Amino acid sequence: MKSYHHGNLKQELIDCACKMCERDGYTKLSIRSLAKESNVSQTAPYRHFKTKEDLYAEIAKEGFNKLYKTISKVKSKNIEENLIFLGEEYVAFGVKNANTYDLMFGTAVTDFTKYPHLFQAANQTYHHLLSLFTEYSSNKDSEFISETCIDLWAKMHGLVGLLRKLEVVPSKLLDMPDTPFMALNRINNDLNSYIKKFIRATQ
Amino acid sequence: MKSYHHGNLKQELIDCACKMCERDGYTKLSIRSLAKESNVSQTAPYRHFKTKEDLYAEIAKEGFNKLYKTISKVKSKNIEENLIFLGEEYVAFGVKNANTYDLMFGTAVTDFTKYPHLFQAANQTYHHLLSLFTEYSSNKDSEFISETCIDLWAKMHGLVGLLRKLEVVPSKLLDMPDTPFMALNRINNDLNSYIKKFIRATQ
DNA sequence: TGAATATGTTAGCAGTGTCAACATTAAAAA
DNA sequence: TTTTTAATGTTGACACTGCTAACATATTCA
Repeated sequence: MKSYHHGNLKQELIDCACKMCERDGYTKLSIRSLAKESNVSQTAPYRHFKTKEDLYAEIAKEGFNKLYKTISKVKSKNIEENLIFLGEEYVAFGVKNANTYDLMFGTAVTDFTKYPHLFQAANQTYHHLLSLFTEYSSNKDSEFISETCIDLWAKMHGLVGLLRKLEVVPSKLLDMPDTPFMALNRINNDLNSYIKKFIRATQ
Repeated sequence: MKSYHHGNLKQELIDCACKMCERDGYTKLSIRSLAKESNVSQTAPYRHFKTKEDLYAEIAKEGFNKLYKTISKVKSKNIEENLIFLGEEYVAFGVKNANTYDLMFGTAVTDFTKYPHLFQAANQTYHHLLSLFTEYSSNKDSEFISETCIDLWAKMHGLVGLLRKLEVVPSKLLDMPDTPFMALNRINNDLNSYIKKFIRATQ
């Protein structure tokens, strides 16, 4: 029943790759296994992605779009609440979609500017934070605002990195005060108030 | 002149691997190329590292030790200055040793607790921050202290992640206010006062 | 209709992680 | 000291990888 030409292979490959990446991690994602899982010949993907990095970039782009979608769901008309919501969703996304997040912020795709769509998708996320915070901030100086946004982002991004270590640690370590895990665990258990604190601190 | 048995192969492999990892990135580091560069047969490394992850863990461990050494160089008797110094050195380390840093905080080595030496080395770094901040903080509550340390760490860690994107971006983007790069660049150009600000904010 | 192009397939190269079988030597036991 | 054993090295091989070249088929558009 299936014809020689597929019709919509590129997007199907991307979707499949996203799924596989999140399931197994991007290191285990091979072009060949992707082709197999998409019921297509080993080299068919090469008609759509010149190199593996191009495929990675595509997955990262989808990741940013998904992140943007997640983050920009408005919850209430209270701006502060929305900012907190953004923070929570961001961190949750990074922890839940760890493998995709790796691709978005790791070194697998070195140069974003080589992939305009990826760059645009990533920037979109920043813009959303920027515009929300601009509304929120009482200090309207643009340098202050942009720097504080980097600040907030760095904090969320950093927290994602650390929380992921927490996920993997045996639970008995959570009670040892001489490791970072106890404090991390406390933060994790009340992420909302932690984020609220550091958003309020900007005012 | 060289004998069948090498004598100190394990450490030499580790040293060589660290060099190669930092030079080419850990994804390009293969056990075979490592063996070649160390003038030894393809499978000799397997006598010392059961899997590639074991090798990665070893490199990460060396990375944490190096980070600890860098960070614990005391500069002055002023504790605040030392904390700022720590922050600057941390960020500089992460940016300069980007490939090794990836291995230390990425997903290549998932479970730290599988590698006690690595775990210990990583913890040592946290401890140094913890003890320095304990001295510094006027609030001596241990929960506050440990959480604030995570806070500081997350911020530095996050900043490293973002600054690395900056490194790779074409310079014309640094002037575009609708990207995060302009603000990042400003922060990067005066890292000292940026870090000073967020350390003082803990008091 | 026909030529150019896009998109698919098969075959194959060089490189990879890992294992099994074998070689040599250092360390431990006799 | 001799002998056994364990550690550490080598060769060869398997299945897998990214990627290219050569070829097949379908689609687009002059």
